[in-house]
Amino acid sequence: MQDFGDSLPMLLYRALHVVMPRFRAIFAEFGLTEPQWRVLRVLWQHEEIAFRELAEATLVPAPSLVGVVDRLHAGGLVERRRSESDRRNVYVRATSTGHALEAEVMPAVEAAYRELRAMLDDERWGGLVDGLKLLAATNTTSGDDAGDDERPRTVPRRHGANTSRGASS
Amino acid sequence: MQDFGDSLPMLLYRALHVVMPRFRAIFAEFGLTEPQWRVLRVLWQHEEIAFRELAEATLVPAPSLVGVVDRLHAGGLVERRRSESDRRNVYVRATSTGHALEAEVMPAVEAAYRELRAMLDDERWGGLVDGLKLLAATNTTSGDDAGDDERPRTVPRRHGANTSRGASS
DNA sequence: AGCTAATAATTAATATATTAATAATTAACA
DNA sequence: TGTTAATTATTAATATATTAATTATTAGCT
Repeated sequence: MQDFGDSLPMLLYRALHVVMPRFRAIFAEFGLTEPQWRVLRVLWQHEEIAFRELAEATLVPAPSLVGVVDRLHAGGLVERRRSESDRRNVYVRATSTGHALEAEVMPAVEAAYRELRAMLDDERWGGLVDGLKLLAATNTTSGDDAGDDERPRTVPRRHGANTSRGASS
Repeated sequence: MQDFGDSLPMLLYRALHVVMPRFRAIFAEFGLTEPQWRVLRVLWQHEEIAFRELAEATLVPAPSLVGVVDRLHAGGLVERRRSESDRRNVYVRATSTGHALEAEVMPAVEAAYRELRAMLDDERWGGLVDGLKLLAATNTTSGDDAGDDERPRTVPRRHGANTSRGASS
């Protein structure tokens, strides 16, 4: 078979590994981590959004999103609200401070994005985007939330509890 | 501009989000996490490899790799060795137990990979792979280890120290 | 109404990511 | 040769990912 480094997953990871640092540098200028940026980026377009949809739109897993929203709230950038009609649901929105950040961050991000876009000619870019969209669309079924027919799943033997690092043998 | 969800980074993240769970389920059957799998996958092809190269080949950042190797070592799957010629360098290799895992894990992984490959016709797949390789090759310069001419970098104001989660306002 | 199952957010526990700092070692060179 | 700079792995501190468990609430049914 082909080399491990040329497998599709590693190519995807490598692309992100190469592309994201320059964006993260921008986020960091404004004291934002990447997940925090993603949350704000979505809130800038949705007066208010359900916690669950926010997790889906940002691809930040719900348990992580709890902490991300916590820290954005501590920073005065977002607010929580529990639904009155169904008290299980939580809605999130940006504060005025949070919204104000858009005008500061977006210009630099859009400039970086244009640079990124310019690295590939129209045909390559189109082929790349098409392939990615197809992948995401093709098997959303079993990949997104695990349908219900999982694998046999043998008893997983744990490899490595923790602690101890002798120089070697 | 386009929708956030259709930006290249989000498309890359979404592709991984859709593709990886089925692989991780396989790794989990053998008590392996994804980074642990990546390390073993590389060690199966390199009798011995320098710590630094292992980090590059697996795309596991060095500080994380320390712990990953720790746990694999605790599980009896890999061994460390400090170079005699240059005692700064560490070499890692799989134990016999670690090597034995290859025959157990690879079949399932390769089957899953063939399924993945079958989701796109040759042309789409080729366009996708080409685009990804170009991306990775094009700006390895500034993305990989940050050349040396960074951005102005304003004073980053921290957004959210931590703790406290009042229901809302 | 009352019981049970389903849903939504959260907590818990562990592993990894990220950035900066540290310790040990080696290279460079005055 | 001795002092300083560069390299390499590691530690430290914080944030996020991942999976399972928990809590609160609502839906479904009898």
